This record gives sequence, structure tokens and C-alpha cells, in this order.
Amino acid sequence: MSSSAEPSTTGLRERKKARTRAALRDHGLRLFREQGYHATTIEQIAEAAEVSPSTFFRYFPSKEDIVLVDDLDAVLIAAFETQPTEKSPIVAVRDAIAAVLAGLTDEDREREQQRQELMLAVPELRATMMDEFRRNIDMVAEVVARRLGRPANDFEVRVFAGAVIGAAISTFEIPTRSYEDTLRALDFLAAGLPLVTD
Amino acid sequence: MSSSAEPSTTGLRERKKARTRAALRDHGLRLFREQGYHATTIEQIAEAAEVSPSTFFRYFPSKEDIVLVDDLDAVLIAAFETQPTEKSPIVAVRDAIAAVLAGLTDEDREREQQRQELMLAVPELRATMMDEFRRNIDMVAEVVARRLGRPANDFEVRVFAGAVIGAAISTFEIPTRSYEDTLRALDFLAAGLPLVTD
DNA sequence: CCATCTTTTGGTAGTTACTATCACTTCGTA
DNA sequence: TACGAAGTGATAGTAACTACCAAAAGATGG
Repeated sequence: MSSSAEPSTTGLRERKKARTRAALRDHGLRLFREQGYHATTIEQIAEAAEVSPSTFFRYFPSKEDIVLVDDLDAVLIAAFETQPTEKSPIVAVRDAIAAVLAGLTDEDREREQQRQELMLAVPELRATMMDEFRRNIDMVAEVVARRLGRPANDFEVRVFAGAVIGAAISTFEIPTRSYEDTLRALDFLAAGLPLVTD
Repeated sequence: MSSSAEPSTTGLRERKKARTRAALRDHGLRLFREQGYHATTIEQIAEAAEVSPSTFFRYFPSKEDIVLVDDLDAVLIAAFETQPTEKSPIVAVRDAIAAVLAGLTDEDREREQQRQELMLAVPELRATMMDEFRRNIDMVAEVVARRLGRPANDFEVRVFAGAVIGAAISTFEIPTRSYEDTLRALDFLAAGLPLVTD
């Protein structure tokens, strides 16, 4: 048992594993896109990646997990922590998200959009979505709590995080949705949700 | 094909169907509680309800759907619509929820709590939870939009609804959670999420 | 009351995601 | 080069679901 630090670019074994994992995910997502989620079987994905079905399950605990990606978490946290402390929590969150989104390539945004659409469309994947949702609340709560010097499970901080993520999620079903909608939603929340009768 | 109004207390057939459905759900939830969700098979549920596995799937499209209940939707909508229009949308939502919760028996609340815990604990059920979550956003948005004379898919109204439901959901993970926490969360949201450094 | 039509049901035979296990191969290392 | 560890494939099994068909039971007109 090694120290489990980072195996990044070591032996052939690690490299091969990384390649197999990437191949499985890429072929999986491609097949999902081409023929739909249900119509794609593990066998097909394994075959496309040139491994056995057994091996698939050694890399991903389930078919759904192919879609689960949390690459952006660390980036978001970092972006938030560099926000000046003068900003209110809600504005800091908004600006952190804006910064991260601005830093993505069009391709990244495209892929992320496709992932979200897939999750919305396929019932099985909505479990994944709920998990992501809860994870995001935890993440926002933790990071905001730290900034305010409150405990991580502070009631008000968690409600704040829930409202932020809920506002963001509410934009997911907009047909023509772009990432600016997410920012608009947070702006509206920052303004105190000023709804008035027209 | 009849007029699909309400078959409520008609022929023997309807009554028997209602009984079978209730038996399947009750035995299912009981078995989930007693032996866990995974350990309970459709076969066991069907056997307990004295029908065949085939019949189970005629009543519920999947095992998960046993847990899905939306009895409260109509009640909540009605409670909201009787709120005086002077109240701001957020206060009206809060008070409507408070009224509904106050109207439940302790038993109802207990059962509802158990359902939510089950959904949080079992991965497969979180898909159901996400669906419920989206349905709740839609419901709040629709009802608030009507009150404000805006279209049902109005951007600001949807963000409002997302924030409300997000705030409510954020309280789900509190270990000692009671239904008052949901109201506290909405109060905090109504106050504009006033987070300040201590 | 009976014949008939419709709905509901049980059974059988799939498919697919996923688990467990075991022998075999491949890689890292002394 | 020999040995241990890690990765792989194959096989057999479980359980959620689907499609289908024939039998049973409730509804309906004469």
C-alpha cells in the first residue's frame, strides 16, 4: 500500500488504467448521444472500449456513473476563496460562478450543457442529479460558512446555500437556456426576489 | 371510454383495484422499513399483498414508485389560493405550507418524515426525489404566476420558486429536523437571507 | 339466469444491469 | 529471471423489468 498521494504520470499500469477509464467514459457518452441512454448496453460500451463487461464495472460502479463528473468543484471553491471579503456572500458566489464559466471553452460549456440535458431527460440519471444537487449545497454551505466564521452546518448558511442552488436549478428547464441565465437567476436572488404584481 | 370524471365508489372492480393498490403500497413500505429497500424484492411485496409479480407492475411502473406520493399537492395549492392577496408571495407560500402542516395528524407527519428519510438514504429513490423537487418548483411557480398575473414560465417566478424549494430542501439533512425547520427556512428566505459576519 | 364482452390476472420466457468468483495474463521488482 | 501484485475475462447467478398469452372474474344486454 503506497501513500496514495498522486499517481499522475507514473508507470505503464497507471497510464493504461487512465486510458481505459477515459475510453469507457468517452465511448459511453458518445453512444448515449448517438442511440440514447437506454438503447446503449454495457456490453456495447465495453466492446467499443475493447474491454470485457466485467472490466467496465471495475471502473464504474454503475452505468449512471459514466455521466457523473465533478471536475468543476475544486475550481469553483478556489474561485470563491479569491473573492474579496467585502462582497456579500451571494454576490461572491455569483461572481465566483461567473468567473469559472468565463474561464471555460465553448466546448466545455457545450459538453456540460449536454450532460445536464441527459440528466434531465433520463429518469435513472436524475438520482445522479439529486446527488450533485446535494453535493453543491454542501459545497456552497461549507465555503460560505468558512468565510463567515460559522460552523459548517449552520442553519442559516445551509438555507442560504439551498436557495442559491435552487435558484440555479430552476433555470435548467428553460429550452433556450444559456449559462447567463444562471447568473441572472443569482442576480435576482441577490436583489431579494423582488416579485410584484404587474 | 367513459368521461373519466371520478370512479370513486362505484362497482366492485374499482373497489378491488383500490384495495390491491393500497395493499401493495402498504406492504411495500412496511417491508422497506423492516428489512431495507434493497433486501425487499418485488416477489416478496407481491406475495404479501397476495398477487402475482406481474400484477405488481400493473399497479406501479417500478419498485421506486411505491414511495412516490403526491397527496399533498392539491391541498397545498388550495391553501395557497385562500391566502389574502395582500401577503407577499413568499409569505403566502410560507403561510400556506404552515397551514397544511398544521392540518396534518402527527401520524401523517411521521409517515412523511419516514418517506423523506428513505428517499435520502436509498440511491435509487433519489431520482424520485429529484422528480418531486422539480414538480414542486413547477407547482409553486404556476400558482405564484397566476396570482401575479404572469405567464407560468416567467423567469423571475421560476427562480423564486426554485429558491423557495431549495431553501426547504436544505433542511432535509438536519438530523433532528422537524417541520418547523422548513418554516424557519422560509422565514429566513423571506427576510432576504441576511447573512452577516459575526 | 345466461351468454357474451371486457377487464384483470397469473405464468412463462425473455433482456439487462449488476454481483461474485476464479483462473489467467500482464506488469513491477528484487 | 523469478515471484508477488494488480488487472482482466469468463462463467454463473440474482433481480428488476418487458412482452405476451391464456384463463378467471366482473360487467352488461337479452
